[in-house]
Amino acid sequence: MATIRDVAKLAGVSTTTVSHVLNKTRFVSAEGKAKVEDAVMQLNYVPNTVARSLKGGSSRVLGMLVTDSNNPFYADLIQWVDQVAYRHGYNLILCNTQGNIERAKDYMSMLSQRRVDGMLMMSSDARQLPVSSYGTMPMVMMDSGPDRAGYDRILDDSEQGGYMATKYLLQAGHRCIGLLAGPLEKSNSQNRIAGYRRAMAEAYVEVDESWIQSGEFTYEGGVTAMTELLKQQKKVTSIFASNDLMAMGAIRVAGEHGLIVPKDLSVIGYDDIPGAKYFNPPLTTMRQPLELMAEQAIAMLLARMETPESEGQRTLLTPTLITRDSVAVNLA
Amino acid sequence: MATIRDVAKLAGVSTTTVSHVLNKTRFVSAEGKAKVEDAVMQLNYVPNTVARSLKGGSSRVLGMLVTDSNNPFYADLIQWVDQVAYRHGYNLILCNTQGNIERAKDYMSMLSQRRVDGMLMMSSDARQLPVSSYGTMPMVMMDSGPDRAGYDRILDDSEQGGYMATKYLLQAGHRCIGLLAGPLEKSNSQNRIAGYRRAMAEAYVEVDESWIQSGEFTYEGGVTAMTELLKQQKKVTSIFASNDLMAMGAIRVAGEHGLIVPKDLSVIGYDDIPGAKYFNPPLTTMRQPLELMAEQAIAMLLARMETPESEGQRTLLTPTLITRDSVAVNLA
DNA sequence: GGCGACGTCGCGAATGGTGGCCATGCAATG
DNA sequence: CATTGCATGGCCACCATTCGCGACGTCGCC
Repeated sequence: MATIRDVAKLAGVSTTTVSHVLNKTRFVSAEGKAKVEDAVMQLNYVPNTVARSLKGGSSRVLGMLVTDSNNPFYADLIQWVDQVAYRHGYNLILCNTQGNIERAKDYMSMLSQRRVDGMLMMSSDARQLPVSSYGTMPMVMMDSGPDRAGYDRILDDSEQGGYMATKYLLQAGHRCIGLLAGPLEKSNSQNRIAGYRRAMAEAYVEVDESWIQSGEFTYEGGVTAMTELLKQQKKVTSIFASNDLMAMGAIRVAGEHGLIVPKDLSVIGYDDIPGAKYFNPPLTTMRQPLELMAEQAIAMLLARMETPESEGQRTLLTPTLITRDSVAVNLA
Repeated sequence: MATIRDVAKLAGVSTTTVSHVLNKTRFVSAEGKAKVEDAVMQLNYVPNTVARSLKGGSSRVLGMLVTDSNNPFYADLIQWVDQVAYRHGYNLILCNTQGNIERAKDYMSMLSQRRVDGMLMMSSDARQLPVSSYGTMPMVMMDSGPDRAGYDRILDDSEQGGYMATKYLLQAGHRCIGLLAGPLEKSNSQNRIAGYRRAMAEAYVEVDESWIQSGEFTYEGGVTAMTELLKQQKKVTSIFASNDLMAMGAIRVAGEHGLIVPKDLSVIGYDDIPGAKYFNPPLTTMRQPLELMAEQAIAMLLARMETPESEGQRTLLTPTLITRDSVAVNLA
């Protein structure tokens, strides 16, 4: 592959001049510029970013740690992050931890060896990482764990989301509302439960504890939690599922029990994954503002790269209600 | 950040020795090794891959061009590719073209400037790229276009898949089988149609041309094609949709016309995207062997990196039938 | 005619590592 | 004791680029 030296030789100038015309970083006579440009064309010269990074200290690459890029929620988020990063001239290295801590550590180490300019952590595994040992690497956490000093965080206002979802069900006339919660140790699960309780309390509806069942944030988790819920004596006319995948699992189980959604059972999900509107029935859900999230995450990261010592920021994003066909409205 | 020189100084050896103990690339006395390792710990030294790449000429990064990483089929594939690349010690740079040629070009140029070791093209936009102008960059195409000299390709045997799907419907007792085809200019659409025709011919069933409707490979495409199909006089008892998203769109439209799947209408999809088994009803579909695809794609790429001048390979992968609940079997 | 200003551009060091080649010192062997 | 061999490890050039410093030539002005 041609180097800047080859170009310089062919153009009859110094590498300095070539560098300057390529980067428009100081004045070069029209004649000199033309010679350089000709040589670049002839040799099919492509500047070498790795040399540039070595010299300049910045790679213009961001690392992205995610538990599973195949999860539709993350897939959607990733795509937005890529989009925003591209606008800022950054490339993204994708790292799927698959929930495996060793793998997460491995990736972290690869990324710091590559001298990525910053990292986006969209993985709850990130919690268990000795993050501090990666020095001052700029990071923003997009997960659900507790705050941690020195890093920026961006997350969904789950308490508010849980409140809004539950309130919508209440307004639709429901009183017996089941909650399919995520794993209880995750703080977004906890927050969604808290929001649910706040809405119920506000409407003076007493919560039967058997209405709250938890499961993984997956389709299968929805199946288990829903199966458990259906075993309880106190029946329920509607369900708030802590994410769309769980909602889908729950609807499946309901169907197997002869319950038609929304006729016999109303269901509201959370996230608004792309499949939600294609589902049968199209899912009413709380949409997380992914584009905004991506935007803010990158903005925070870039800001931190500028001033690494600044204090950890924390941004909360409010979800919005998307009404489709999985909730029956009985205004009576 | 500490450099190899800092480590050498602290350990009281030369940078050469440090390099060799880190890379285990020549014998170093136990004592020397210990001193180096101590120094590495103390300084929290992390080797700089960019310097290494510059010297060594290989970055151990692969570029991945994809139309939309958010498409569940691609999302799944990407996750496998990442997995396999990781096993081989490579990182992946994700590039979403969003169907925009300018963007694709931009990404290609960024990737070649970064001196990635190879590229995976999972995007039909790649077709329109002046691929030859990127010199001898090792690439493998995972798309649906026609063959092109000098590059390896890996793809699904769509003709066979179309044949198998149609044959399954025929065996289930259906005779009037609609085909929701993808965009007609794409060769995998063409091949799936060809497979459909072959199966129909083999069963001596005459194909009514109005049964074949095409649309984009998306949910919306399924909606349009299905809407068109339902307008035809010659009715259909089952449908082969050229991908799962289209199948979902079709099922939605059918539902709006009061048709219950699979009671009134049987539907078979293609791809087996992760959402297919969660769908309502769970989708019978042709599964593409994504893990194998990822495996082979990386293998081909690595092989081509070894011997860039070798002839373009072409690998065809056969899908398998996954039976779930969207096809009614009336063996009569 | 001398001097400063200005326009243009080259030299060489530096970025962090790797690897070929060679140096040093000690033990064994004749 | 001289020579050889082996174990260990240092020197320095090189990878592709950027950038501070300074050089060179021309022009104008006093």
